[in-house]
Amino acid sequence: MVKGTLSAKAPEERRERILRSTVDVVRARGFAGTRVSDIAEAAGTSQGLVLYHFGSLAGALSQALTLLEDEFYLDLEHDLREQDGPTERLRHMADLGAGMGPAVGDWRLWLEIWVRALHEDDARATRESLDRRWRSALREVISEGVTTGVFDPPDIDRAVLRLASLMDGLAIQLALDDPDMTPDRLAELWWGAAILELRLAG
Amino acid sequence: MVKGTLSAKAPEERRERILRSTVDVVRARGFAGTRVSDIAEAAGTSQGLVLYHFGSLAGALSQALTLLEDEFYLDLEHDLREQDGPTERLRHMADLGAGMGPAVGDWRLWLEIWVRALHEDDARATRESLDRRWRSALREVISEGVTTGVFDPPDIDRAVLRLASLMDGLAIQLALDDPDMTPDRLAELWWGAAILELRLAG
DNA sequence: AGCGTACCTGAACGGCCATTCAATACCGCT
DNA sequence: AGCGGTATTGAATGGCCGTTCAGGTACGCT
Repeated sequence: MVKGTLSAKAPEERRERILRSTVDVVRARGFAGTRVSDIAEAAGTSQGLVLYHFGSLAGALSQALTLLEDEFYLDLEHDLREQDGPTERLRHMADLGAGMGPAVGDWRLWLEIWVRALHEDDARATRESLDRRWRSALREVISEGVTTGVFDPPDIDRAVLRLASLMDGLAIQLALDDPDMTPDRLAELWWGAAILELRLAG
Repeated sequence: MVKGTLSAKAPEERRERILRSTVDVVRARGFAGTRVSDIAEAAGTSQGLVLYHFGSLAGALSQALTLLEDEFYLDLEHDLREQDGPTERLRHMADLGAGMGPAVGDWRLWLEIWVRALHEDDARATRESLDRRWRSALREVISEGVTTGVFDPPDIDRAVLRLASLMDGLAIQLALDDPDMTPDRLAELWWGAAILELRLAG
């Protein structure tokens, strides 16, 4: 019985391990450079099993993205809930972008997803959904601050879109190891922009 | 003689046509999806010739990037010189980002280059050089405005880095056909941020 | 005109890699 | 213990695609 329940889970755990390994490989080699054999090796199994579970390489990549999306969402919600007021939450979002957080700071992976979204529909859906969640989290925090009176943006929608986009843009430099960008600098620059956009007392 | 000079140029024109076609194919299919046969077909020649001129697929891609870089630079310089004062130049840069310009607005291609820069050294060099040029153009315009007194940014370096990054971030949404982003909206949002950053009279 | 060189082509080669498949192990159930 | 189905493997298959190559063609030069 004990053995039974354990072993019943084993295949599922294996499956999940493959998905995680897939994400790891994509991180390292990019979508274009990811081979079934890489995934199998990283997960410590055979190529056959990868295909058995996910049908094709594309299937594995796609499901790995889905897993990533779910975890990203949970992590973000959880992380933000831990912060006290809107100012602290916003400040924390700057740090998340700088890579202090869990899945969020994985900007190289983001770049890969963006490019994949240019050509593959499932990646497009994933990135849209992720972006929407991130933006709506940002919007919530800002709205909260407006209600409590600490933020005073002339236009909330514009502020959200600009701050979200700025984060992406700064993150690109970080992902590409631009000499002018470091995690600290990213957080500081973004925070500075937030102060401007939201007419926050410095 | 006449025939001589003409035909002497022919191979060179052919070569250039191949490079331009390469860029076209990358635009359409992405780096990962670009095949020698695609390039040959787009250029109206044989696969053999592509390899004859550039040695390998990687060589063709790399040289296509170089061509792109050169033209980008020339176009940008030329475009900005046509504008009158710093305010007009800055305004024009917003429009360039929105895709009104020549090579500049080609954001899908940018995304591809970014991802390629994650893995290939020549792409990394190209993108760094391009970005540097774009940023220094921006810095020049801003400095000019500071001298003439129309701009009053608290910190020029920060303003440059943030405005350049914001452009990238906004452009991503545009490239990915995000429903919340259009060329006009991009230009307007960026311009709005410039007003904030440079303390410009609205 | 004739020669040499650069240019150009299409077909053939060979490697890589996703996918298939036949065979085996494992596990829950009776 | 034996059965049935799920899980897992490693080897075989087959296609795609970059690269090579043997053979043209065109053109400048003498």
